Amino acid sequence: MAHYDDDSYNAALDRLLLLTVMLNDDMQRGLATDGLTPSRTSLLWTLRRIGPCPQQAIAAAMQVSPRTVTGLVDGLVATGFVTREPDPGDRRAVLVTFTPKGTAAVDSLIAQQREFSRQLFAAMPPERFDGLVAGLDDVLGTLHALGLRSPF
Amino acid sequence: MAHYDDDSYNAALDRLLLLTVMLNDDMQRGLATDGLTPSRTSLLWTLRRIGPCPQQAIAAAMQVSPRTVTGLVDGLVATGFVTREPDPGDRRAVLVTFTPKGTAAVDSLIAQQREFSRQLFAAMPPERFDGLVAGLDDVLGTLHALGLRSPF
DNA sequence: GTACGATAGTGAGCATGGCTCATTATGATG
DNA sequence: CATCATAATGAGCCATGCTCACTATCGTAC
Repeated sequence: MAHYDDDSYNAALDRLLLLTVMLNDDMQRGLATDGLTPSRTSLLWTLRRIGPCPQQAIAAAMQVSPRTVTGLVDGLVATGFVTREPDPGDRRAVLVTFTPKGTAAVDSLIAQQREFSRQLFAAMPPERFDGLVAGLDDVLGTLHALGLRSPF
Repeated sequence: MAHYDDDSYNAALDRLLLLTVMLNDDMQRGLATDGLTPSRTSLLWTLRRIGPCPQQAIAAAMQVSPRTVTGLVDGLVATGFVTREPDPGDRRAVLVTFTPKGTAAVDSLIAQQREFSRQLFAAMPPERFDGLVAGLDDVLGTLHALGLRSPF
């Protein structure tokens, strides 16, 4: 059947990749207004998920080297989003901990994301929305089957 | 109606962002095996679109500074993907030009992308595929209406 | 035809974010 | 206690982004 050939698949992937680029660019612009970089934001996000913890744990969760986490935490400490607290159970380790500013920043990111999702989807016909979600789930499942693992 | 509220919008955006991250990571891994970085690949891709041209034109097309293009071209020249040819009409300028290796690399990227799109979509029920594409187009249109511009 | 402003590219220098390897301090265990 | 493992960081590399200053060249106006 003419409509489900390589060209249509390719066109669909092009759309997906274009969306990828545009969403990334937009997020990055938004973060910059909060004084955050993508990597530092990723660390804050991880920290929110796994709680105050030594840098090793953050490195494992983010799948980067411990040395990289040292640098990111340096930046976040300098800009006031987190602090390094002593780990009461291990004097080698530090516990990376949110400051009030850090907590507020993450809360704000969550709120912005909710608002953005509303802008993206609220005006979409329910049927189309369901079709989009079903398609995305299918693709995510296929990626999983291809061996790509979610970073979370 | 209970199913089309903020939570479902948010869940859909989460899926989209997850897909974004996974596709980016996968692409980057693939490029690394070709000896390319994302930025250098982006330059090759741009060069393919606009043809041999001075670095200024590449900078404008990629929306980065001319100085950044100097660095990217330095890398691509060192790894043999492009050459700097004299511009016959302007002795200040250079024409960034594909080597055979560069042309082959871009062709290979296109082939890989087609193959990947096949893997993603060939097994998907046509109805779901259509629903996905319709949803993606809707989102892209909404982004456009929100003022986000495609980088191309 | 020359003098001057605009343009193409790059050097210098900075920030960020990856990495490895070496080092220090501490923990844990035999 | 000695030894090995682990947490963090210093040193130093590469890539990518930026600005600012500089050179070479272009084009134009005079």
